Amino acid sequence: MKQSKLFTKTRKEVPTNEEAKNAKLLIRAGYIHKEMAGVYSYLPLGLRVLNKIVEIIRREMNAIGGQEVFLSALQDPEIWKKSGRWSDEAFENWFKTKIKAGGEAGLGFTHEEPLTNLMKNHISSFRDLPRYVYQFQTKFRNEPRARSGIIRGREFLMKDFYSFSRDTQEHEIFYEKAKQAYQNIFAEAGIGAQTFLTFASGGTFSKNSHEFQTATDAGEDTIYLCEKCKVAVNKEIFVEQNTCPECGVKELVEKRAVEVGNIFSLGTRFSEAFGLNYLDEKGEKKLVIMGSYGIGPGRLMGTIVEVLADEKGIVWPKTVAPFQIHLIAVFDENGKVKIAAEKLYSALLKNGIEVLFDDRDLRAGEKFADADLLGIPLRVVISEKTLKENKIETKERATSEISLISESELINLLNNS
RNA sequence: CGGGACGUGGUGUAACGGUAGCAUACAUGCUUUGGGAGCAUGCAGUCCGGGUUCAAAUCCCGGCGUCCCGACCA
Repeated sequence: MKQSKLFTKTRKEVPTNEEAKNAKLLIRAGYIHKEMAGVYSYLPLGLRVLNKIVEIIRREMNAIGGQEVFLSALQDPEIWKKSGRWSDEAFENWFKTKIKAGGEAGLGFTHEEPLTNLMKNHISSFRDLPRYVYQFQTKFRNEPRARSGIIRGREFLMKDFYSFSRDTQEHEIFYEKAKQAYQNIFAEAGIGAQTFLTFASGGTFSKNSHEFQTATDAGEDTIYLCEKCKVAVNKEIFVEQNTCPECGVKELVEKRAVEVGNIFSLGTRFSEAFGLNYLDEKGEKKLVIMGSYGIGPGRLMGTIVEVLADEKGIVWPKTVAPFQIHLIAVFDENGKVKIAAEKLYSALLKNGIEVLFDDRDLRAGEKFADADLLGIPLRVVISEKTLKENKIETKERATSEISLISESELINLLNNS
């Protein structure tokens, strides 16, 4: 992509209507646009990052047997009345709206109810189990207070995955697989080192659940971390569980953290409410055992910014970066650099490398500052200086490591990483 | 939902009740060209509705919106 054609612009000034670092940087860099408090649109660069994150999650969900669906965002109140969650007492943060022809609809804040109801049409025998279903869906939550930029919105993308198992044992085996898949996702997304499996209360559904908490001062949660086991306990259950659940040590370190994922055992909470039964091998009627597993890709994106950004701007891990390289041409007077840069750009594209080409007629300093702000992992500079040596300068965004290499070395480097 | 702060060009800011100014961005021209350059010219603004006043960005009332703390929550 040529930067001269990119419709978004960067800006020097920090937006005053944002406090959260993730929102400030993502807005300054042109990744997102704020529509209202807690409501953000994703612009070309931001969407590329979001899609990368979605792809990482999708791959892992497919690997554990997930079948992707896309349920509706508008929800039928009748379904929610069955589980008792339609009333504003049961769930305060509903967005509800009137249907002109009559009646009401809710904007889904989660999908246990509609999916359980739907699965009744498809599960009736032990042969139909287990089944795993997931989606990426916009969720709506009428938060009393939006904050933390894209980490807590009123409208946000969520990957929600639901497991339907024959019995508790089958469920637990899967639950462990899901846990591992989640660890893989956060590792791939570049925040594995600071993301910890966290024991938490199950909220309204179950006694226990696990969260994945990423340590950062921007976090809204407090966790107590066992630095040896890399396992934490959420403050909400710390009173009962104040030792490491793995090794039993007492010296847990208090940290602020963002909940980037959670997994719940739902038991029969929903299968019972909807009558989701099956007949086992002996012809006995049994309730399906369910679990639910969530990750907010947008929240994950915001968390990555919070954790990895420095004073100059965003620092993306390669796996989620909008482009792998940021090619910067420092133009000379006679136009040689421009020609060489165009050639290099085509060569990179031909090799399937994702490249943002800063072909704008700007001074070097401005381009470098933008490159730092945008946070693409590898900056590649071509200029009169590098042309003289028949080389290209590379600079890693994360480490500031600079090297002079040839075009073929660059292409090899990118193809092998 | 309780408490607090605030609302001026696209963005960031200034203006005692009395000419809405500066910076940046954008446009044009010239100079400049490895870390957000310089000069000139131009485009562009007081959240909405009432009220007080000869006169309101400024004071008063109401609304809407944004941020922060708390409660709540992926």
